[in-house]
Amino acid sequence: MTTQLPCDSEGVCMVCKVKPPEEENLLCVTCNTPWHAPCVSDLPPTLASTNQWLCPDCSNPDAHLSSSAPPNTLVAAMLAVENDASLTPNQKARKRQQIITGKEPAEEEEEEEQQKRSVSDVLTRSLACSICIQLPERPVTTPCGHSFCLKCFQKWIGQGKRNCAKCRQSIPPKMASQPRINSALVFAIRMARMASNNNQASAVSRTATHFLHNQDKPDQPYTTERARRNGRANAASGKIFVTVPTDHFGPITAENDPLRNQGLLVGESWRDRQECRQWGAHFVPIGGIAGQGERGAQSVVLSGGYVDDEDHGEWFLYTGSGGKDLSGNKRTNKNHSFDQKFEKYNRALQVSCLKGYPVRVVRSHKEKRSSYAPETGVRYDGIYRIEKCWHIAGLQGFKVCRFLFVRCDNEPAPWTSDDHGDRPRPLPVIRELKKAAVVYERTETPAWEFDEEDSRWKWKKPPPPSKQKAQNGEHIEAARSKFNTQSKKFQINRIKEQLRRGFSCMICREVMVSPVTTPCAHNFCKSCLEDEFAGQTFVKERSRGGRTLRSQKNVMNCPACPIDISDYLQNLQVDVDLKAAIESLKAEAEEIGESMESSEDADELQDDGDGKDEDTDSANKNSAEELNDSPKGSDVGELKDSNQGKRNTKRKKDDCGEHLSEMGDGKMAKRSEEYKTAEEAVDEANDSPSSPLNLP
DNA sequence: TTCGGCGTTTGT
DNA sequence: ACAAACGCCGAA
Repeated sequence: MTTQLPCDSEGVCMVCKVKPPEEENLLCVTCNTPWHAPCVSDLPPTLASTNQWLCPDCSNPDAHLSSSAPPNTLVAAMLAVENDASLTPNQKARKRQQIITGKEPAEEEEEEEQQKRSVSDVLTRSLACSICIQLPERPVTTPCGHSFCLKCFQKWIGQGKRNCAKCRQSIPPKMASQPRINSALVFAIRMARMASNNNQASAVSRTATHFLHNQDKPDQPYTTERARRNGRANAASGKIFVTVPTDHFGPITAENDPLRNQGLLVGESWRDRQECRQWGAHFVPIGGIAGQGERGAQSVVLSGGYVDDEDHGEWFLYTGSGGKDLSGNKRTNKNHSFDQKFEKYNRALQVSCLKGYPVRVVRSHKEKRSSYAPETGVRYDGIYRIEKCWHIAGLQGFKVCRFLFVRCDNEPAPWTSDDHGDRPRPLPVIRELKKAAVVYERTETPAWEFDEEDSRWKWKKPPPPSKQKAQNGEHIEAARSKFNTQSKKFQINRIKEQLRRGFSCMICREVMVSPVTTPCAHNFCKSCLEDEFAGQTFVKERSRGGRTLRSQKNVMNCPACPIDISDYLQNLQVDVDLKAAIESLKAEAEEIGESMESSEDADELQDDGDGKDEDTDSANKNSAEELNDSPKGSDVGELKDSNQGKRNTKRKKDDCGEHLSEMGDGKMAKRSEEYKTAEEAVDEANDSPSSPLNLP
């Protein structure tokens, strides 16, 4: 079958690349998209039937079937693979990869292949962008639960369409103007990658130089009374978990991650800047640039603080720091009031540009204008290089330092479903460069560069040595051995834990016991959903002047989106597949919990017997609980649920015991109230500190 | 939504 | 020692 594509927004046929005359265009009766007739294989049989013609996209029965399939199919399929005891780890890895890419590996037995194809078909069918019929590239998801490629979506909007290309429901203006990539869909990709990393992560380098930071600090970043009272505002930062110096350039690799032996992975996200700092992505607590004047800059954060920033994902324009009045005790300010100069942090970025150093990039949810920013928290997006920098008048009239960042990481970005990282790419054309007074470009060969032979980005020149000095060996060994005992449990539970995060009720935020899936593809506990509409009747009796009129249907909107689900509510069915998946996951977690208790007690006792790190141990326990708490709004999306708010506030005010009040966190407190059942097994087995696992 | 106010780290 | 830093919270 030949490729079937419509005309693009300029009216150019995407198959033959010419702009056909009006009379050669066929208009789809459903989506009104023009198609070039000579390039369409299913032409209408008669001239008269052309005005009822359905384009290949709209007539594709699969595409229609899929509109009711829940997006969690992907996660469920991954889970099925994980739990299939008949598969070897290798087979599992291949299946996972296949689920994600939708591709067939070449050498496979026929039977197996068929099985796989069906899995991939289901996925493609349920998740395909209905504009291009591919698994969505940089997926954005409408409130009606349908996903499209960012580009396809923007094109659609550009054509003036304001309804969903799949189900025709209207698209809210906010979504139309500022679509944001749905990283939940990319979640499974990261998961699979981490799973395969996990298998290989057994070898730990013992020779790398280690830096330990703040080992006396708690895992949770609270110290003062005020910090506790006010949540995490003004909190001291917690312990640093990676063993790189704070002036470390480039990626953070497995040997500097003794807790997990995996290094800092693209796509990891954290609730805030403090946690992000603990895992080494960006060491400064407030500032957007981490760097030292003449030495260079190691990392930056895009968090929307500078209006001139412009994000295109693989490349972006970054504005230097300064130029704003921070007098008084302000930390930030929206308005520029003087010119920026290439000094301090801006100079550091300039040095990184000229030397071609790798710069770690973190995106924050606070960047509202970018489609590439995460919905919540902050996320590590990988290595970029600064290709050019210049001085130019900014939007607010004052001169700003501008930096062109281009991605050059060996891992794909969190918004793509590519299975490879970046290749060297041509520089984007920047119009404002013409107006720039001075442009700085690298003249020497870059320190971080693509190696053609190896097909990888590498250090071509040695990275600048750290100015900090490493700690003495004894300390390191002690800390490392403790890390390693934790790391086993941590690693075994990691994947299960991530999977678990995909199965939380959007109302109570706990793992669902009797899950139901609405037609709009949102998941809830059966009881939560029932409670939500308790006391409401499906029909309204209307009466006027004592006469009973025809009854009217009551609209009942899904708690997660503005879709009327009243019909669905009348016959609420537990999603048995989902329930089975959750139960098998819980059973597995329990199993691991038991095996941990019997086999690794020795390590545990030794640590506890130490006495002096009692503090850290209790902190560990707390954070392990947090790890198993409901997802931090990351994968199920925030729900404007008043119950949630009430519950938190209420608990905060309560006397919730010394252990919990120490946490000073409503979410934590809530947990004590109603968190029970099989997840306990995970809790007990997993005593690693607050982890960065809340992947999108 | 905006705004005041602060405990901390880091570079200089 | 000092000042700046793309934070964070809760009150208005």
